[in-house]
Amino acid sequence: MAIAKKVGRPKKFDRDTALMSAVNVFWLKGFEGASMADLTEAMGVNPPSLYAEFGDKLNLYRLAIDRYASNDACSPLVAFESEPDIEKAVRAFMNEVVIYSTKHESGAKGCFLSSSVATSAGAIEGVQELLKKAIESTDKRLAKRFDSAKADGSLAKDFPSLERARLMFDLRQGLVFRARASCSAKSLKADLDQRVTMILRDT
Amino acid sequence: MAIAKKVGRPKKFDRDTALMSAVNVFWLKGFEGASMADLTEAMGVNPPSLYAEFGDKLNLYRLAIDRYASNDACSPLVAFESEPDIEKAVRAFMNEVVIYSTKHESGAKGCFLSSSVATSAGAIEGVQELLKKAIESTDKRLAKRFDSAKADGSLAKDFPSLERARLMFDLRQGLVFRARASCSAKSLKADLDQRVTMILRDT
DNA sequence: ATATTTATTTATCAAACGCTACAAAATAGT
DNA sequence: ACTATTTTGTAGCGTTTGATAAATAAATAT
Repeated sequence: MAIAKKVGRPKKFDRDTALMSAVNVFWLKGFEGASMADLTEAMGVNPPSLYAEFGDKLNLYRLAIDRYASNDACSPLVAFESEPDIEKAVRAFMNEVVIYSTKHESGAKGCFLSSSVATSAGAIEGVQELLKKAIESTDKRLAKRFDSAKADGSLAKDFPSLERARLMFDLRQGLVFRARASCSAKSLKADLDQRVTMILRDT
Repeated sequence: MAIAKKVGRPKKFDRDTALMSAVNVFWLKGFEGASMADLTEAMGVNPPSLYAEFGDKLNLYRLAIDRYASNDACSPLVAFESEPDIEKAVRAFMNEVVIYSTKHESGAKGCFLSSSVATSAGAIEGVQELLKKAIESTDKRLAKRFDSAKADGSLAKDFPSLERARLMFDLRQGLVFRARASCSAKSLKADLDQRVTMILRDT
C-alpha cells in the first residue's frame, strides 16, 4: 500500500530525498547558518510545501538529525559489520571513516552529527538528547560486532566489547574533526595500523 | 608603557575580558546562532564600541578563535606539562579534559573549537585554516612533553611521540563530543585507566 | 462534467538581524 | 577655561530571515 494513489495534486518531491538534501545543507552550514531559502532550493520544495510536510525549521532540523542518525546504511558501520574477519573489519571501519569524512558526495566534510549538530546542542531544545541517543546507539552497534567475534572465537572471551566500541567511536571523532579542518585523507590514515592493533589488543 | 594614559574618553571594557566573553557566547550558540545583541550584552560593550574595537562580526569571530586557540593556559595542556611523572601527566590530561568539557564555568559544554567552530569550518572563510593550525600546534605541544619524557628516560627512546600525541588528541575529541551531548563526567571517566595504558604502551 | 481534495506558485509579511549616524560624555593637553 | 580627542549611549538604518495568504494547477471521486 506504499504507492496508494491519493486524491489531490501529487507532490513534486520525494519526502526522504528532500530530507536527505536538508541534511546536507544543515551539515554544511549548521542550523542557523542554513536559511530557508538555502533549504527550499536544495530540497526542491517551495516554502509552503516545506512547512506543510516538515513543520517549521526546527522541526525539519530534528527530522534531519533523526533521519541521519538512524541510517542503517552508514558506510563505516556497514563496512565494519559486513567484513567477516574482525581485524579487517576494524581496518575497514577506520578506512571508511576517513573516506566518508573527507570525500562525501555532498561536499561537506566531517560528520553531520559531530561536525555540525554538536554546535546546536548548546542552544537548541532537544538536540542534546538526540545526540546522546545516537552516541549510545552507535556504541552498542559497534559492540555487537565485537560480541559476534567473541562468539565465533575470533576474539578472546574476556574481550571488553563495549569499552573497545567506545574507543573506536572516540577515535573516529578525532579523525572526523581533523577532516572538518580539511586535513588530507592521507594524513588521517597515517596511524591506522597502530590503531587497529590498539583496538583489538588482548587485555 | 602598557598603561599609558591616552587622550579621550577611556574605554569602559577590557579588551581581553570582552574577547573571552565573546568566546563563551560563540561557544554556546555558534557563529550564526550568536546575535550581535547576545554579544554586546555578554561583553558589556555597545555596538559602536564593539565595531570600533573588533571590526565586524566575522572578524570578532576570528579574533575569538585565535584568542582561544593560542591560550597557553588551557587547563588540560597545563596539567599534562606540569606533572613530572609521565603516566600521571597523561592521566591528568584526560581527567582535565573531562572536567573542562563538562563543567566549564561559562556553562558551555565540550570545547569551543571542536564543538562549535567546527561547524563554521564548512561555510565561513578562513575558519578551516585556523582550525588546522590549532590542531597541528596542539599535536606538537603534546608531542613535546613525550619528547621530554624520552630525554629523561621515563619513556623508551623509540617511543613515537607524535603518533601518541595525535592519539591522545583524537581520544580527547571523542570525550569532548560526548560531553557536548551532555554525557556525565563519570561516564567519560569509565575507560580512563585503559586509555592511559594505551597511550604509553611500548611499541 | 463537475466537485472535491491536495499541492504548487507567487508575492509578500512582520520580526530580527548586522551594522552605523549622531550627539552627549569623559578624558588629556594647552 | 577652552579645545581636541576618543568612547559611549541611543536610536534607527536597510537587509535578510522565518513563515504565510491567496490564487492557480493537477489529481481522484461521483
